[in-house]
Amino acid sequence: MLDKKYNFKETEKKWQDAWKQSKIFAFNTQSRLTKYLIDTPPPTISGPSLHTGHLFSYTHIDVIARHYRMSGYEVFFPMGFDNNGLPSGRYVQKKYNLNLNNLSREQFTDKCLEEIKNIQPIYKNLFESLGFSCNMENTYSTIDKNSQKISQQSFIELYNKGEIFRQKSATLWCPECKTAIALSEIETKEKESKMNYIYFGIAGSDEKLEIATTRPELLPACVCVFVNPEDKKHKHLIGKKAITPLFHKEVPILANEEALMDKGTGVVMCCTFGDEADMQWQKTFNLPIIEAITANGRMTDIAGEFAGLKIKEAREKIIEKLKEENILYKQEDITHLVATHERCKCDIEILSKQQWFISILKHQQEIFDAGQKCKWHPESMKKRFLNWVEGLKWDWCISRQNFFGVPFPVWYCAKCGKVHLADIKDLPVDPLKTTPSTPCECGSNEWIPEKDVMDTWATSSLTPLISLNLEFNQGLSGENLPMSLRPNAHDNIRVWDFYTIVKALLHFGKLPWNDVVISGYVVDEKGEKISKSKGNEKMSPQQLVENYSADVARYWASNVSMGHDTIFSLEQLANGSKLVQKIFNASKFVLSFLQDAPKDKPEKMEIMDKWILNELQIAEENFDRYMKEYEIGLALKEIEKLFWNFCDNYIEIAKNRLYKPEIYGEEAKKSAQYSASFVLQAILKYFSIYMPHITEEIYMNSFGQAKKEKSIHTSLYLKQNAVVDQNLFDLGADVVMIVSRIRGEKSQNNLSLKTEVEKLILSGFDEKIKLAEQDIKAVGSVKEIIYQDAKQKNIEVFLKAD
RNA sequence: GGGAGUUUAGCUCAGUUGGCUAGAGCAUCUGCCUUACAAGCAGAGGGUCAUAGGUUCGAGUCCUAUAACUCCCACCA
Repeated sequence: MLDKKYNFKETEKKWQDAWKQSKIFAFNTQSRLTKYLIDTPPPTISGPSLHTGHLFSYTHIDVIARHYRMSGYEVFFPMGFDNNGLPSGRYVQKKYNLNLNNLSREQFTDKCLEEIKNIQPIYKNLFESLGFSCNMENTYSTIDKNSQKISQQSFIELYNKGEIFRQKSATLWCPECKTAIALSEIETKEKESKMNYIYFGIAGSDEKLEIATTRPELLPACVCVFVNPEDKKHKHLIGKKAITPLFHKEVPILANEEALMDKGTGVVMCCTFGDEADMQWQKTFNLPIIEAITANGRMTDIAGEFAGLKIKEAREKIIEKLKEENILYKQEDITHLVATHERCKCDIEILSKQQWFISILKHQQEIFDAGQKCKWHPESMKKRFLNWVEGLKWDWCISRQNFFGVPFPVWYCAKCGKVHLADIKDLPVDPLKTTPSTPCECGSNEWIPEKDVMDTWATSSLTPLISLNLEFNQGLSGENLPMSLRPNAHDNIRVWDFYTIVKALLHFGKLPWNDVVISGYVVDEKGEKISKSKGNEKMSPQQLVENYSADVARYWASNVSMGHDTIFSLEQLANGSKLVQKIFNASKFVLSFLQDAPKDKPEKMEIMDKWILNELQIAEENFDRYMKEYEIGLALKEIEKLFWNFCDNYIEIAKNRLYKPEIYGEEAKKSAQYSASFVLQAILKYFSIYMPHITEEIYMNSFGQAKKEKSIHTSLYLKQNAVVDQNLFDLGADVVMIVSRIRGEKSQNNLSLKTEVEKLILSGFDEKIKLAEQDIKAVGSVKEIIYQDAKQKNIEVFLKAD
């Protein structure tokens, strides 16, 4: 029996413990069912707790997982933690205010691992308190031994395939984090700056050349000046030499079509450093490379008196000096977009450095095609991916000059410099701690270890294999690919989705998964993404669960249309609370009439009992259609609609027959019992993927108990496999309209709903409406119904005289 | 500048392949203790479907243009 009042705190905990104990969500590799494999995003460990966005997006995944489980699939729903690399490292460094110059890589790594150990359980607890049906007993982390092994093996295999190379080339560099970064880690930010107009001299002439620049500190690295060959004002200078101000260096004036006449002054200085276009020109025109900036973001010796200054200081000082010498003739305030590092918001520099790269430019077309083959939900997200692929300009730089991350399995021979890779059987290795077992071909046994670590994404791009390895123990192999589903938010399209597709293609020539579901963000009333740094999170996920229950939090999170942002709303949470209570009340009420309910469909069914089964069928078809498209919110709405129809119309009608078989007959009661039981059960099952606790509580105290089942969540949906009957639909709609009209008449006359109706005249209705006569009479307290022929439907209600 | 999305009731959003009078929830208003539920129930009001053209017997839905907002990319002279 169910309690009088629903106590979510006790009940949710009770079932979470029960699920954990009975391991009902464990994956069975031996199962004969079709597998549904989810590549769950491992949350990044970069803070002490999870935010509303996590609750939101992981709920979506759980709903999908539960849906497939109840649709008869063997669902693989793993959980992992992304904790290698810069995000975790930076968090630990900041939290303990660590100076990395005073720590060894090992010491820092240990500190990171220790912190991760503390945080992971916090994440796990939240996931458990939300009733997620992922396997929490067997999780991975992207820094654990297996992940490192798979990641290093991936490096070795791609290296052997010729897809990985090391070279000194233009590298996106963060001077704050002192590491190389990838294109995907860049965030463009609008910043205020000044456009400086300065004079260059011309060798052997008094003429002056006007040049505009936002980065005068790069002047010492200037190697040439470009003008457009069509530029009438400047073309006579081509071939002459310009003289840089302050540094008085002679540089050639070259013709370059890419120098646009209408931009700036029409004259560009080229510095082969610090700017992507400049580095391109360096290659095209074979210009000398002059390094102006160090890895720490300070000026090199080339800057003379400005050497050693930070970039911004140098800029200010140089501008001052240019002003003093009257070389700067104009200055404008501008705002422009600057490439910054998304982790620290520091301006990106472009330096020339030795780095490891994975070839992606030469595979651009294949990646594009793969993106096209993936099924993106919503479909418009495909364009975003393709758009990104089309815009690729760099190979994938995977080396990072950090401490914390997966090491490269690489040594260099101290004598001949040859690259030596670790044996696959020895993986994972840390080249700082071990050396190769055999000497180099040149005979030397002295090794220089690669000190860099791999980019986080070099490892997280392998989550399909890392997660599958938990159950299938398959290592780096293309078995079980493509997986069924990758769910993540839209910011990850060009990052995680992209890199995962790249790796699966390069290794196996396969897609990593068939479907990608893209979710939006949780935003505040102003439409801004909710995040801790913005301080617009009204309630933490923990508070949400404590104040509203997991089911209600999940209900709110499920109310989405795929790919769109959702506003965090206390109203929706209140709605959820009401719905949960309503489900409890309605179920309790209906169940109280079902002790002697017939198991099989009675021969003779009342018309409105057939009608509600028909309504269920309609809801099911809509539900299935939406779920196929991963529209969990719209699917939920269908079930909600059905549920309210069931409560407000069906139960109200049927309860008279359930209450009083002595008046309406035993057969009419059986008929109602059957429909009420069937529909309630079906509704509970559909609701259970969204609100697993309340539905489990009801189901296991009734239907599930009777059938000796373990849980509603391991049961299958209750399907009728019937055909929708349009006539039944119309007839039911007519009855609902008639009942509504009777209620309205009473309401408008400020009368109680139990007021008797003396006479009801129904004109123009189908003959069959008479089949519902006793139900209409009962629900509306109608004494007499008169039927009339008419062309138009009409309802006349005569209330008892007041 | 290139790509994408959004624009429907006061608010948040549905609206499949064009098809009766454009829907839901919340909010507002009115009423009702009715034998599950007053944290409930019944009912009502509220929309020039961003704008302007076009296709069509018929357009919220298709086409063209425009505007506003959001996101991604490019733009550091």
